[in-house]
Amino acid sequence: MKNSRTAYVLLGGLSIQSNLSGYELHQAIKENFGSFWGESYGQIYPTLKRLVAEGLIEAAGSATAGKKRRQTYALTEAGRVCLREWLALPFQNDPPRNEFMLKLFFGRQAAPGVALAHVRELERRNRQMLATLEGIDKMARASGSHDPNLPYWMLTLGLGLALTRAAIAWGESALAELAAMDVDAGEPLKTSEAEPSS
Amino acid sequence: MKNSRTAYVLLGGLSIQSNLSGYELHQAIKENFGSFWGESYGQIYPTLKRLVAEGLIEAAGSATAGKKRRQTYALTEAGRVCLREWLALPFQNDPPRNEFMLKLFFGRQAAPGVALAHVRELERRNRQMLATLEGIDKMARASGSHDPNLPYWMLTLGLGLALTRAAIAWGESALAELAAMDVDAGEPLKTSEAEPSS
DNA sequence: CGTGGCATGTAAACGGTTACATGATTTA
DNA sequence: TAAATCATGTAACCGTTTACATGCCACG
Repeated sequence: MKNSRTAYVLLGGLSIQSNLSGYELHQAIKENFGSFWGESYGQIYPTLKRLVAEGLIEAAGSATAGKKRRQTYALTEAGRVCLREWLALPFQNDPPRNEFMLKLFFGRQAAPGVALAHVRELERRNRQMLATLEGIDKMARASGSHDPNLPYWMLTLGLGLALTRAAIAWGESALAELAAMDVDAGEPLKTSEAEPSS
Repeated sequence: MKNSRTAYVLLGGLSIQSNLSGYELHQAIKENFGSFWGESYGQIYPTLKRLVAEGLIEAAGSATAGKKRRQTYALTEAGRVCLREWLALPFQNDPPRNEFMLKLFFGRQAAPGVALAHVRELERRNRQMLATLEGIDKMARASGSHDPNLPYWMLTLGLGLALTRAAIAWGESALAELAAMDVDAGEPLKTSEAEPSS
């Protein structure tokens, strides 16, 4: 409980837009931070209650108007201060966990073709990620908004794009290398004579 | 316990080099996978015992010879099969957790200069990471080894290098942008007239 | 009226880290 | 022999996910 970055994500979310419910916060986090953060309901709802108890947020209109009943929240001044303090603290490098790299590293121990299949799958996921990020990017630029937050969002988005593009570029060369390796190792007898072209 | 990627990391480690102790496995993981995986003693020792109980590894020479007493382990045939099965399974995308990006996204809510400081710190960490990876790369190439695992290791290393370099490149442009923003916003009254040059 | 999705919540399980305990071995 | 470090281990805690429970509202 002393750590709980969840609390700060929620404070941050409410700092950008007030009167959001737990459900909406979950949605917003998935949409906006999907590529670098995630929170589950089991984490969000209890944390919201805790934040209310601590006076960092307060219950705002339970918008039952036309819609369903959903409790929304707004940042208090104390909450804003708390968020600012946290933001100024050095960021922590979360323990690295990349199962793909692990499986690639042990690729030699796997059946032939397994590593190659993993790289292909990574490419697929990364291209999808790229499309998502480019979509957000396009929308943000088109909106012509002058939200003072926008420069920071674009910066964050830019890092996501840069990393995804780098991963995709790596994947392309890795695909070629692995294909060559599999030909060398997996098919002992086969000179280059596949397509009867020309 | 049904998940526990720890077990597979240990199996993988022992698949590359036999007769390693828990302590040595910890070292090897930190050295070789440091940039994409981590394990703590509190996870390693119990898992090793469990793997022995399951017959996936077996206690090998407790090398008390000259050195300290340390229990070393070796992969069993069952363990090798288990590792191969896991390697063939689709890799899972671990839940994204990038506190840096979170703080950058909320940068506008922070005191002036905070976001910039974070980017600078990220650059520092990334350059250090790059140096480490380039060191490994250089060493691997210089060794002239023909270990059949090497191609996979180089591929993995290559991805680490690509991502780190991309992050550094992004950081350089972000630094410039943030500096410009801070000048615009943080110092309301100041036309361009800083250095009395020429 | 019933079904399916919206919205909120909770309990338990889980993976993992941290902190601590302990002895043995090298080094000063 | 004292200090430092190697090596193993464990108990407690922590953040998080998963699975489940529950009502409400819209739609067919």
